[in-house]
Amino acid sequence: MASTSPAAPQSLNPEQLAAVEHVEGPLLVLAGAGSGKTRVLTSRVTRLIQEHGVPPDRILAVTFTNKAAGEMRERIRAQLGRDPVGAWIGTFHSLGARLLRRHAEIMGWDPAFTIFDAEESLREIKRALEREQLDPKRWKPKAVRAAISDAKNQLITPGEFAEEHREGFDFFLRNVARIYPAYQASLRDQNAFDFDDLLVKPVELLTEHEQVLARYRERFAFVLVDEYQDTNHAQFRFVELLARGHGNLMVVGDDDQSIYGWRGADISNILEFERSFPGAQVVRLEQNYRSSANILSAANEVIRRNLNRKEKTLRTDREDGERLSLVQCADERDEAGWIVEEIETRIREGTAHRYRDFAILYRTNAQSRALEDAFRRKGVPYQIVGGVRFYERREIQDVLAYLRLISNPRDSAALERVINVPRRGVGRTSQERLVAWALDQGIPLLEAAVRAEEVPDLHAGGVRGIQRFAELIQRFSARAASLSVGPLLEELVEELDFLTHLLDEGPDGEDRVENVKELVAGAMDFDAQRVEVWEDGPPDHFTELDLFLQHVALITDVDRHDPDSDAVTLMTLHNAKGLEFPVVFIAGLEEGLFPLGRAYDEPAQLEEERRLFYVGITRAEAKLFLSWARERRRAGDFMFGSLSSFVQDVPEGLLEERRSPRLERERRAYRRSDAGSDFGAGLGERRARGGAGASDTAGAATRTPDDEFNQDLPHLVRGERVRHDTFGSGTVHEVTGFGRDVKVVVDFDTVGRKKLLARYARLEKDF
DNA sequence: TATTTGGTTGTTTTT
DNA sequence: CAACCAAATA
Repeated sequence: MASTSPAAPQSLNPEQLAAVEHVEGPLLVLAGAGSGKTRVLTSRVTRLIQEHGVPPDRILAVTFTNKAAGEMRERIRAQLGRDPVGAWIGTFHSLGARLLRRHAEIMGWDPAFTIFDAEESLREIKRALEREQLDPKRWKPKAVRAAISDAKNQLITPGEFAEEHREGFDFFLRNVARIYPAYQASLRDQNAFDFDDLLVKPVELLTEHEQVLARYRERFAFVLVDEYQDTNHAQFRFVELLARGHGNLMVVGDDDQSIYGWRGADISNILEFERSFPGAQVVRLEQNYRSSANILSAANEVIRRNLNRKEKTLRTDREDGERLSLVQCADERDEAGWIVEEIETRIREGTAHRYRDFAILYRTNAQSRALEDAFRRKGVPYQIVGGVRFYERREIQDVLAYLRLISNPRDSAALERVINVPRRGVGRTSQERLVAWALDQGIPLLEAAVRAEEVPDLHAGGVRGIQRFAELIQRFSARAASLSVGPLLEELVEELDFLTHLLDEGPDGEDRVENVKELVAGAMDFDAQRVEVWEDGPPDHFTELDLFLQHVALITDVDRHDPDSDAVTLMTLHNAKGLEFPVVFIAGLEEGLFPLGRAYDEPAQLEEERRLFYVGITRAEAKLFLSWARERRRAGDFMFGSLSSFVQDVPEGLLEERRSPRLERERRAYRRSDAGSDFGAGLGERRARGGAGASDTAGAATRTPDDEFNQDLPHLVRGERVRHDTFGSGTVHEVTGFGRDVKVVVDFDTVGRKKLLARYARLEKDF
């Protein structure tokens, strides 16, 4: 994407050149936003092949998204004049899946394994909770999944985890210690991996099978990793295992853009690269080719507030450009309406020419709703990336479950999902009896389904339904060997009369039909060569269906984002990483929303939020809008908001402040009728009130408009004496958070330090 | 067995 | 104000 920068120079700058010309040994490229890192990465690969005679199949390149992988391959092909045949370029997950496919057998899996997505994992965890007789109300399946995921990313096996926590004092972890092994066992029974396994199992493979490791170490003589700041421990190990021998490892990243700490990414991977790989050459790319000087200064000023980072400052030769705009809105509808209008105006006036030049970024997916409404009302074309993901839609998942079962008969999760879709008269009780019998007989569910007559206590209708289903699956399994996915899927949808059933369902039916049609079209379009690199001719033990499924399981919404369609892009800040747009809006800049209230729990979390803001700012080429709403509906009720502290880090000179047309109107009316002076605190007023403008991490020492709505809560200040119903008297040690999320750390005289949520704790001032 | 109802629950961010 | 889930009904 960075390639599309109009200002990207024809020739490389000295730093870029140094990175490109590097041949052997470890190399760390600290690449600031918009510094042309993609170009450096691809140029180096091209150069290795062209100048140093490295065969393409000795190169392994890891990217953050499938789309980035595709683009990288494309650009190398363009530079080289031919495809880098045999080079492995992909995400950690897709490369892991490819590796596992080739070596599944020695690990005890069948190569036609299924990849469970997050939703499927959750179901599996719920089942495991049930089996272990744990109450899913008390032990949240999502929390359990997160704990297991964390463990996996730390490469902690079920056995090790159980060993460590079985007898521990933490009840939650004790329960996870029971669930994790049970969960993993059920994945194995179903010949399935979850997302994390795609990282963990390859590491296991390389660790436990020396010949395999030796083979791939030799094969991948050059390893390159992009977005290195977002790698976790398992990914680090994977890279290390492959590259440790020869040390020809190039990692590219920017610690200031590390935004996935919550999912296990370890920023110290990049901060301590030089220690992990001694003798590493370090190149810093600080010349930015993307953004106007004003935008870049804002970005620099914001990120400068972070303590835990490598010092650097991006430079540009570009003009100052427009100032950034900070826009105050009444509520989220006003905000959305104003954004759409602004876009229309800009297009009309020719400042930016096309819809696709605009992107709207926000912190949470929930914010997309109001925006979507506004776009639809005004008939402005838009595409939402993320949110309800295409592949997570029920109808898509149902169809895919059929395909999964056809490909992998042991996938009982898939079987249970669709055995009664469309209805075959197989209800909950019938299913339970079938499952119980299969378990009892020790046979796979599908086989039990074939022999449904033998299952005790099934009513005739149920038996017939189950057998019809089983017969259909078997029939298609046989066909899958010779037929390619497209026609296979088409036939399946036809046979099930799936579209008719969807239409009968109700108002959403038509959308669902469209989605299924899109999936069929995608399958028709599927080219297995894109997913799999043949090495010794086509792999004969895979059907095209197998490859399609494994491909589809790893497709993300960002991969589906189409930069060529002329529509405004709406997405979360996380999804925007690596992209760029002439005009960017960052919406919802309210304290408690961005940064999120809970981020105040930990300084590290707040820094990550700030990096996210930095990522957002640096997506913009020519113009950046920041907006906030004084009032916003969240989780059902109204929330009053105040301007995000992040915005105060943007120097005043770079900002132009205004109000939405609606607020402007209201203010004029208000002024006429009365003399309201403090009507909504903008940046100027806040700066005047709260001091110099440094965002104050410790929290609410100054009065913010927030306080007006917290009258029921005492206004707590550090050092103050308070009294609690059960803990007695104490001294306030720290106050963090805003609005409803105010947290207080109190040193109680008798029971010691406690962390409390002010809204529940009912603290009273003590005198 | 399927559908409806009512109550609860919850909001980061994603491969 | 959803979406999701369990229990109640047709």
